[in-house]
Amino acid sequence: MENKPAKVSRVMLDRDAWIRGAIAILAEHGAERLRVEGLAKRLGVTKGSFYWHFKDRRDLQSAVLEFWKDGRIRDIRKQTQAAPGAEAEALLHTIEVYSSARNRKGIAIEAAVRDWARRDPQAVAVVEEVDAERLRCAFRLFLACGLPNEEAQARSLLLYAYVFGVSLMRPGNFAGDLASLRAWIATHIAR
Amino acid sequence: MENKPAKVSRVMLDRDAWIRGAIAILAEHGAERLRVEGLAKRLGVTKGSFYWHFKDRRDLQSAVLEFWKDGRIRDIRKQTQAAPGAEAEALLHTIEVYSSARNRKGIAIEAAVRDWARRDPQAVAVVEEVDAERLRCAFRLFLACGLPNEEAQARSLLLYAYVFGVSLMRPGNFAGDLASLRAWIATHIAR
DNA sequence: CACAGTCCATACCGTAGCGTATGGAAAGGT
DNA sequence: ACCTTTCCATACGCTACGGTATGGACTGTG
Repeated sequence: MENKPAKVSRVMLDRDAWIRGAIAILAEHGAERLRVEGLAKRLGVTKGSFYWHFKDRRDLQSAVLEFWKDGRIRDIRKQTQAAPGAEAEALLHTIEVYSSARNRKGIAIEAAVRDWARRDPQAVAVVEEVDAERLRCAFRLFLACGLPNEEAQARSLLLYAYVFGVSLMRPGNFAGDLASLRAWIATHIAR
Repeated sequence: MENKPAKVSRVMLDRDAWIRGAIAILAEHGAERLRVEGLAKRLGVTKGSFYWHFKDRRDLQSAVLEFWKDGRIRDIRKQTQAAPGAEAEALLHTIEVYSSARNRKGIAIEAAVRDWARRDPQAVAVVEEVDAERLRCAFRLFLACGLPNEEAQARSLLLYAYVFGVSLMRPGNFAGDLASLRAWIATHIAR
């Protein structure tokens, strides 16, 4: 009687579903091609639905940027939390997680947002907040390892810039054993 | 009599002028907004001129990519040439030149091309060629400094990824003295 | 002067995309 | 039963853009 048989009859999209679809387009095609009609077609509806949930295209873009920012800040805090005495391992773990290519979609989104920031002031602000938080997290770990203030700052900047750079470039067939190279670099940055 | 009063009357655009204008748009707005009508308006003509010099939009894009590739390869070879015995200085010089923010337009173009490569196979090929050449140049310098093969590879990858990463991120107000941080990092990478 | 080649303007077609206006179907409350 | 709210479809106008067709102005050459 009281069985509510999965009212999937209607699509019932909400704001979050639109944002998730927008993130997917962002990863695959970049911010420039995040368009309401294409997104609607991807979700199986028309833009009549879109303009119910969002004021305009800009409204969606802002929501996407905030969504991404919150996720990145949560993620870096989770990845860099370490038990007292295990900060060095946490550093290596962080380098491994963020420079590994297993995170392909996340890297694509990252690149898209960063490119987006070259033309959009709000994206600039979001990217700067994320960068600052990541630098702070790495900095805290280095400090906990006993490094002096300035070296901790330098190493966290090196760490972040390296991880960020290697994720965006294409190592191609530069070296035979890329994994051992990365391991060498990771220990060289962390210690 | 024979005075030819500066025949600036007609514009006389050639392929190179179009390419230079296209590079400027690339730096300011990205590859997605490299459009023939906008470029024509920027150059003070209409697209009737464009389709005289180029077959189509793709023709311009290819020309821009080749132009950028040649310039980047010439530049990295010039910046990394070193007299025997001065290879260590050359490494620091390279890091300084490429990570300094004085090269703003070049960095913007770099970012635009790299984002372009996420959607265009030809751009992928060009970026990979440039990356490979830059890695080779750094690798040669490290070898000349007497490092063993594997460490030379690791350090060149670290150098390139760092320089590339720091040029794309926004250090913002992370540290008080960013210059000294960069100096610390440079010596740490090079030696 | 006639002619051909060079470089560009104008006009046009087709498509993609943003935003709006309006109607309509489903669901729940009264 | 009726009405309101929620969510979406359809149709429309507008602009931007790619590409083509065509003509026209200017230049050098015979």
